[in-house]
Amino acid sequence: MPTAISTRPVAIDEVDTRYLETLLGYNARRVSLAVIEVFLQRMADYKLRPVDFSVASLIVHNPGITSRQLCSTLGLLPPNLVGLINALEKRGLIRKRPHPTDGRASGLHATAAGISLMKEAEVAATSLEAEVATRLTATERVTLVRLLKKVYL
Amino acid sequence: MPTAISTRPVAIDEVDTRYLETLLGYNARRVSLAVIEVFLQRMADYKLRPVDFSVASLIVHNPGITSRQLCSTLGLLPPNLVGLINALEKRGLIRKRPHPTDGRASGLHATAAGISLMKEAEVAATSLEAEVATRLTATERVTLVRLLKKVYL
DNA sequence: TATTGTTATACTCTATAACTATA
DNA sequence: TATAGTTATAGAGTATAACAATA
Repeated sequence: MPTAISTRPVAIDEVDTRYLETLLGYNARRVSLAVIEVFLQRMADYKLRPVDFSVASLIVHNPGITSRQLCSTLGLLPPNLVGLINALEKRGLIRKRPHPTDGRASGLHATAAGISLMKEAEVAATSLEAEVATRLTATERVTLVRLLKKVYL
Repeated sequence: MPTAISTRPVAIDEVDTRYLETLLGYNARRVSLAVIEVFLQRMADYKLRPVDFSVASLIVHNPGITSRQLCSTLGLLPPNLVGLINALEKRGLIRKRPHPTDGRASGLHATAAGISLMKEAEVAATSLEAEVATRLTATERVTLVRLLKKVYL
């Protein structure tokens, strides 16, 4: 028999989050925020926020990539990328060059300084992630990333 | 031997995302956004955005919970919860009642209408998640949620 | 003195409309 | 006619400071 519903108002001492914790979206968001929190701290040295980092990393690994390709890859909107790209260029981390076949577009290239910075930043990012996921074994971490990719890729 | 670096500018036909895809934060964020996208569509019927849903669900499952407890549980800031709570109250989904022991706080309670709506909304949320994670087996989904919780809990 | 809830406000992030130059 | 990039702007989300009421 279920317990009778209390008629007297009662203070909650421990919050029951069991339903929310069954949800993939809830848990994915919590992990995302947990990583971002540490990311912002550690990557402040490089003056790179998560999106800056993703964009710069893609430029390093894809010399000549266009803004349009960055947008569709990362799910960004073109107007929101303009300032970001210009800021990276102003810092001397990337350079716009004429696109070889499309006169409307620019090919984005990392400078030597950009490549150097991102080499360090990527090591730092990978390292801080290991720190955040410290409760997971190496195998569990690989499994987690594999399953996450399987959801959206 | 590695291939020599091309001196001629070349257009990128397929974007290499392999580095980013090794990152837990990147993948968690992508999954989070993928779920939110479908969530916003499906839950528009209930006029519940992700945070509204989380708050209302916690109130249903924790009658008498305070704003302060909602904030610390969900990682929200008190000022940002005020309007949200008032909107739910205005819609007749929740009610503020005096807190039994703390005169500063209010105990939040779902109304019959709120309980009814959230019963449907939770079914819809669970259902849409299964849809988003359709590429995962039931076992994989359980594993994914377990590993995500292990990261931040 | 510390905490709950609130107001006002600022900052960041994301989204929409419209324009230009080129395809 | 469609697309890449841009500008301007609007909206949503998140953050800080300061206050009244109560602990």
